[in-house]
Amino acid sequence: MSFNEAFKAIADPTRRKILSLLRNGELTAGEIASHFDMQKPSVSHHLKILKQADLVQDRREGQHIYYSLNTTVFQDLLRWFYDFVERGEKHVEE
Amino acid sequence: MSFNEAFKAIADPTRRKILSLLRNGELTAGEIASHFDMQKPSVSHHLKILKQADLVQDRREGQHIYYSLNTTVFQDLLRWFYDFVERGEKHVEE
DNA sequence: TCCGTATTTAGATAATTTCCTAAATGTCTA
DNA sequence: TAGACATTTAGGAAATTATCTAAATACGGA
Repeated sequence: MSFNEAFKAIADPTRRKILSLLRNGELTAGEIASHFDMQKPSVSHHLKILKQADLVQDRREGQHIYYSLNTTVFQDLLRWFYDFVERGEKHVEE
Repeated sequence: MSFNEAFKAIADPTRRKILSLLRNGELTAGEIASHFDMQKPSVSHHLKILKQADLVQDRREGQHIYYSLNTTVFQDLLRWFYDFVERGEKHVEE
């Protein structure tokens, strides 16, 4: 179920850029928003979708909320693609 | 450019199921459609999106059109995920 | 050429998604 | 507690997407 949410989350270029930004370490919502020509509520919405898909985690520190990658779901997705490239046998869909 | 199209194509569960079906070898449009509770034009539409994203190829043989996987784009996508899991250094976004 | 089968294209509708502005919430400091 | 800052929630408009039915195209065989 969360598999589908993750694929949908990654389908959006803004959200993929957010994920890429987070590869260098955690960032606050405001820092993330500063990289986009978009209002903060819109970025916040994208962050919510990434969080629901378990692709990122958040933690509050004072007024700031820090976002960071949760790589465990990436591993599941990685395997999905791997099964296509490695023309192996048994493949289970979601 | 096609990178974004591929992610969008894969975001849909019907299309992911089509891709999974094709892992066992090429199938005609009709054979693919028979696996879904959906009219054939709808499946045809999904196939078109997969083709535009270069995830599948098609070839006509008489009245039938055979679809098969094109794994080269899968390799690009695989690398994208790999770069997240392997907490490496330089990462280039699209 | 006419018919049947396979598939796609066209056009419409309903659902979903993205983005905006305005308002609310949470936290710190004075 | 009041004010400022960081962030999210709410509500709505515009764009995109998924699906349907009907019609068109492509091919093979009589």
